[in-house]
Amino acid sequence: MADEPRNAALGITYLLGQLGNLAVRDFKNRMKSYALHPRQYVILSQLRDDPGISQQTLSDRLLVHRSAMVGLLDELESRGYLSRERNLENRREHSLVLSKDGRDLLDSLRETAATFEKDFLSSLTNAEAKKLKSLLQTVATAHGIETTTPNHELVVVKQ
Amino acid sequence: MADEPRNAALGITYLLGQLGNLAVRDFKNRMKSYALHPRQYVILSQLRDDPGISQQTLSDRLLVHRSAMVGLLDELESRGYLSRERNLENRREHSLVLSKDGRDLLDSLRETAATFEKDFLSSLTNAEAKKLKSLLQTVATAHGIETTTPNHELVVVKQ
DNA sequence: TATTGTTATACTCTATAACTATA
DNA sequence: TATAGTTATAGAGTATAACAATA
Repeated sequence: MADEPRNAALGITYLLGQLGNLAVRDFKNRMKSYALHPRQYVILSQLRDDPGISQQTLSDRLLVHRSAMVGLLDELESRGYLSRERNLENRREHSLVLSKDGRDLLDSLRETAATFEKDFLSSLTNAEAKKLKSLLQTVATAHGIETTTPNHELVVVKQ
Repeated sequence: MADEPRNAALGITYLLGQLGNLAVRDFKNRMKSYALHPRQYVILSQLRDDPGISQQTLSDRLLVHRSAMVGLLDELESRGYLSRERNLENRREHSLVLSKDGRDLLDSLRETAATFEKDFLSSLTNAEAKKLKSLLQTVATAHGIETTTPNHELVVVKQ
């Protein structure tokens, strides 16, 4: 056979690295009409699930340094998708909340993301895609990467 | 339940992106006694399987731009792990070949990589890890990422 | 003293353009 | 005219340090 592989193993590290880069780059491209970074989509998702969250907590959860978070939030705020409000219980913190426009944007982005994921994994059956996602989540959780938004202990948003 | 997830889906893109970054960063750290970049390990692997390969072909295969490849190879060459020889059949090309030291280094790195992968996936059973790798390879292949070294059509190395 | 948000800075990675030598 | 290797440069992305406000 002319194309029988000699080396079957460049390793999981290589696979994850290349696929991770590719997925993020392609998704960014798919989002280009929104002029947003994939990370900003993830930020909007977290704010929907955790209204009132602080920048530091958001940074910890998404593994983005708080200094890098500032610019990402600046842009989302200037475009009216979220607002920063002083947390009156701890005036060092900003409470981040989605605006109506932000929620609408997120709804639209979710469709884009769902379509992208379907396309990106089109070489797998639905069952395989589900299995892959489940395995990745197990590994991610073991490494402290949060893939779900936990119910947390009391964030008084407005009242 | 206090920590029941509200949002089960940050998406495959997020998972792959975060895990890819983490895996490469951690592996780089594991390799720190070698003072090499993970990409240089992959380069050595490719050269073992494809002696005489050109820089351009290597760049295409590993998705590293040829201008970025130069520095990676410079370092490996200056440390005696490989040599660049003019390809006499096409004098624009360099034929890359591992030295004895390079092969020894690669053997050692492969052990490091195997141990790292085992640790990185320690939250999975052996069967699950195998399944994960297989699924990732399917997706990678569908996206044109080469994870195996094909037998190719005639590279006369020396004769 | 320690923490949050911010700015400035540096360091790494990646992408582009231009040059040379070869074809 | 096009390609392989090289250099230089610019652009992201990430990490670190320092500062003001607050705890």
